[in-house]
Amino acid sequence: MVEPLKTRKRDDITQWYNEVLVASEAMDFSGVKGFPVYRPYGYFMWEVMQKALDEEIKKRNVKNAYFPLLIPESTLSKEKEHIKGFNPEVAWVTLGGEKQLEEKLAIRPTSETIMYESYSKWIKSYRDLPILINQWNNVVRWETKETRLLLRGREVLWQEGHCAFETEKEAESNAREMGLVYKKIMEEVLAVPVLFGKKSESEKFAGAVSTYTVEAILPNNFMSQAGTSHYLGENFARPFDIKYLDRDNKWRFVQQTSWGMAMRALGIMIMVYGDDKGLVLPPAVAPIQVVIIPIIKGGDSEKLLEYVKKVEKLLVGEGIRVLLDDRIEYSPGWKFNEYDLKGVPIKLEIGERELASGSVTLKFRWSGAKKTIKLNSLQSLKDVLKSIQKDMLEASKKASEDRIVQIKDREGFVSALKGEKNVAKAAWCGRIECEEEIKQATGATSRLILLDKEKLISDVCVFCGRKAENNAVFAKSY
RNA sequence: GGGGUGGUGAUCUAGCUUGGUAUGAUGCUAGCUUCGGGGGUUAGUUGUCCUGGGUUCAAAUCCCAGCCACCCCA
Repeated sequence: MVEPLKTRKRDDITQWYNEVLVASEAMDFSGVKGFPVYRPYGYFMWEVMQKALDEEIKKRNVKNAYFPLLIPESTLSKEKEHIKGFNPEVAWVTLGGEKQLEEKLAIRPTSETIMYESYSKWIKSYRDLPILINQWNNVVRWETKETRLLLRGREVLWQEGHCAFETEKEAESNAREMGLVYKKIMEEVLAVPVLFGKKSESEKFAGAVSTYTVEAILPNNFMSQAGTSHYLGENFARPFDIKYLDRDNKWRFVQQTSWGMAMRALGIMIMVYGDDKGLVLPPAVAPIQVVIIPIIKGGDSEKLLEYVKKVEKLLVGEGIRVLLDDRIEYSPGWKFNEYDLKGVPIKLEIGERELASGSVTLKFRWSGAKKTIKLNSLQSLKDVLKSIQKDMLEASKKASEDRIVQIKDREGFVSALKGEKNVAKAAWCGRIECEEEIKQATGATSRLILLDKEKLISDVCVFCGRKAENNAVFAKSY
């Protein structure tokens, strides 16, 4: 049973966000902080996303596998930077029944370590490479700060891919390619435009040489990371002793990558598109793409229902996810509101008027437009859904570009990030100390370093005035 | 790490200052009537008032301790 939203998006976006997810029956809270329930409506969207991403992964000859949930402490701590980064948020199993365990077991915060123990056993020759493995699983990171539905939970549903190669070049290009796959999923499935780039030294993954990231701009001008792909170099190969005999009979360490995308992507999409009436779903992920709402007046409803069922059959035949809501206990007005809340892209209203003229009335969730078309042009609905998807992406691409302010001077940089919560693009030195000072001064951090070989915005760092090394985008992180 | 708000039928909520039979709405079940943007009505239905302790003849209410959730700030 759905309830109207109490909070407007622009008044309090976090409150609105919780309300819209719960009210639309996508998600619900459980009794445990950071461990929400994915209701069928929400989980369906995850499945759509998962399927699309899984296909991309398999296209690249990466195979799915599954590794254990629990990781011995000794294994988890093998790579120093890695354990240092994750230790504060690891959940531990210390009891088996009533017996204290000899060695405590971590609930995986990510699976590098346990997978690489295996890789070490499996890889002996250059002929064993590359190893291309992905797993769909859940990980636990014990966030002590606030948690958010989808965006930041203690339990995270995601995939993690772990590949090992002979050469740095192969590994680097795999890391980069997977980052671009994430961009594709965000844009083509979720219709959310993202920026692609590299993480700074202090923002990169614990244990990585470098991290590629895709980041979306949220309506409140915070930026959120939608997926990351790491080039690990030999950082894990050395402590885990993953080496092979090369063609010239020499032992070499493998070059590794790991990459992951989580259900957070869905949260970003909801933040970007939802409005005061509820979710607004891009057709590609919408569990219901078209809902048919018959306007039943007393009298002869049999003919109308027959007509409506014909429409339903036609759309099902087109491969459209369609729902016929012919419940008589709810009024049409009630249903309109319900499906607005659930973000259904197209509502089909069919009453006596449409029956008489052999037509249907379409109401579009995203644009708000309404139009009546003849029954015989109904097959085109599939294309209409596609064009909605495209229009949504185009519109938010433009909106997100408009949010990025290019800045050259320190004062403007600080005030933009601090006051108006803007997203600032500027030339930067890339130093850890400089980033720390920027954070102190503005609350924002570098979200990504742009890769495009475009000209530096300035020769000097926007903040510290030293030599600029790259163009970077700064914003608060959500 | 610091702070704020809150926990009462399935859901939201009143009651708490000033202790004394648990308030209203929503939902749910069964009708009737409605139906082109959340309609009306009749009957029925639901409570460890977060937990533990204390004060008291009597605690949802006062006191102490704890748990949990949501939010904000660093």
